[in-house]
Amino acid sequence: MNNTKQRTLIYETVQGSYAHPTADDVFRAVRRDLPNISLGTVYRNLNVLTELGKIRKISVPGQPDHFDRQGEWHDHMVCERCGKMIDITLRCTPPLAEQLAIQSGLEVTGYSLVAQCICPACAEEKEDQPMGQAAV
Amino acid sequence: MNNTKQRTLIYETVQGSYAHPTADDVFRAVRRDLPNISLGTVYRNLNVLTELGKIRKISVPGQPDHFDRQGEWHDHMVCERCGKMIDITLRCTPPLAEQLAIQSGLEVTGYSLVAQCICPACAEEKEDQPMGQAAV
DNA sequence: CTCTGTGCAAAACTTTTGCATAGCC
DNA sequence: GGCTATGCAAAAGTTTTGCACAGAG
Repeated sequence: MNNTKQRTLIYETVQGSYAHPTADDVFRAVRRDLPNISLGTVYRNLNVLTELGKIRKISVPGQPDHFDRQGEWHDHMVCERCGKMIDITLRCTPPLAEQLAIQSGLEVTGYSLVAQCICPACAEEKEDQPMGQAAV
Repeated sequence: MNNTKQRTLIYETVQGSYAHPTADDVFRAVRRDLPNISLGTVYRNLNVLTELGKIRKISVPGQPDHFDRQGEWHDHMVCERCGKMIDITLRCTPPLAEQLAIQSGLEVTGYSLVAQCICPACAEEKEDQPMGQAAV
């Protein structure tokens, strides 16, 4: 696998961020350093890096896929008002993957847990008046 | 809300199935009874029914959304080889939604848990030879 | 030098939407 | 009759892909 500056930069961008960027977010970010990079290259590399397990892809209903740094395992919560994504390190005993494997009797190779929530900012807003969507 | 035969049939199709159909699956199924129904109508009604909580929408990475009957709460596993979706009634104590709320300190309004697995059929196949994707 | 990756553009695919008409209540 | 839903078709949005060229090893 070749180490191109595009691939390196895309990886560093995702791995260095806690903002759960979409492919387009990554595209706009790396374009600051590599103005000629194409969106296709970003998608291709995000997929390669996901495949290699170097970053994670998170699917959220009704939104484009998000990408996330690899680090300690964690799950995600999404504010149903503003769409903001929040990390949560859910501690279960036994661990969720184990419970899934035991209770299903199948080989579990991974899982994705995305909870909907009301984030603190939106919860506060509600107390004033029923407003529309806040900006992401 | 009007009870059109389209909406009724779409609802019954999803509610009567354990196959987790996609919008297109539903479209092809209802078209047998209503040959002139349009895909747009199917999407509109699936969204309306989801909004009303009468059916569920399940997002799976890299696949179009699936729809599922409402019944006892359950989570889902997807075979990473053949894409087949399997119901699992995961019992956690305390319940997952509660754990999420407690550990995050946020108001949790729902969650989606989709685990990747190797389904029994694909697990067996593997023992013979490394094969390509099976048909869904 | 060879093989992989890139940029560009077109295309694929899923899902939404505008509009005139049809159907429900 | 008024209001909602439908069918059709176009469009929007995300993601993939074919191809010629550039870059990495």
